[in-house]
Amino acid sequence: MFTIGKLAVNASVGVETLRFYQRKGLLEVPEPTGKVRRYNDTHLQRVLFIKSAQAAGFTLKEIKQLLTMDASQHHHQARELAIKRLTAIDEQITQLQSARVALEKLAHECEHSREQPCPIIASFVSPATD
Amino acid sequence: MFTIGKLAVNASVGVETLRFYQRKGLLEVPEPTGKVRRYNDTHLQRVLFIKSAQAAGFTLKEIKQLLTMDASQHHHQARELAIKRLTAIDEQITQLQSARVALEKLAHECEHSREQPCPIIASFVSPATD
DNA sequence: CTTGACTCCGTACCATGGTACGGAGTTTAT
DNA sequence: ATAAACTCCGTACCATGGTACGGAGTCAAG
Repeated sequence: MFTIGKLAVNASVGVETLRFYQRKGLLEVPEPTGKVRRYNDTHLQRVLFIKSAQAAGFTLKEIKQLLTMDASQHHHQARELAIKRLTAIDEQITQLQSARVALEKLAHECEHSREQPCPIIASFVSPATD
Repeated sequence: MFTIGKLAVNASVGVETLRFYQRKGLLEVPEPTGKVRRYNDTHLQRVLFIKSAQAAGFTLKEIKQLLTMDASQHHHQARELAIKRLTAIDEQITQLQSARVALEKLAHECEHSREQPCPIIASFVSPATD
């Protein structure tokens, strides 16, 4: 049984973040034991779920959907979300990789072009003046 | 010479986006020719610059810095920004790739686990129950 | 039994990158 | 010369994911 502060520490998030999740309906607001609300391991797992889903790039909105799904009933919806995310991740990786290649080239050129105009600044206008 | 609407079409952005860039000091507000402001190729190049720098993941704030740099004078600063971005891109790619692998595995498992609890929903709690 | 730390709750604020609105003036095509 | 389309400008609003503040109440340790 944690107070919200302990839960925050255990989940490595801020107290305000937890309250924000509660406002967003992502985290249950437990009935108070006495006057202060107490959180248990289920709450902790929930927050950890949110964090790992976020790490996979899901938005809080999507995470909320995942959370409202029953694991034994909604394979299909969950898989659709996962595949949608997978596709988006692939696009993002591709796009980052090409930006990476371009930037690396520019940084390198910049290093070896002392006294001439900086290729980084010059480049973006017409990308990759190869 | 374009009006703002033509500039927007040519740069494939919205008029409101251009005005937003103007408010942010990323795009010059030209003196009006008559009563309407006219834009030229320099403005178009500027917007295209912004777009390609954005594609490389620079924030508008960083782009503003790049824009205030003189190409023949600020190699070093530009390179620092580029390298900083490069590092961030690398981290991001790594992180996306591991999320990708995990998600793909889950999606696959989900597909082949009919009638059992959905692994996607189950997984995030303790990542990769391998 | 008090003091300091913590909780509760509402509300406000932050950055980021736009998007929308509305009224007045201007331009352009017919 | 008139209507449609566009411009100008200010201001407000949007989503996303939080962060901060402040007053009142509560809890735990010394």
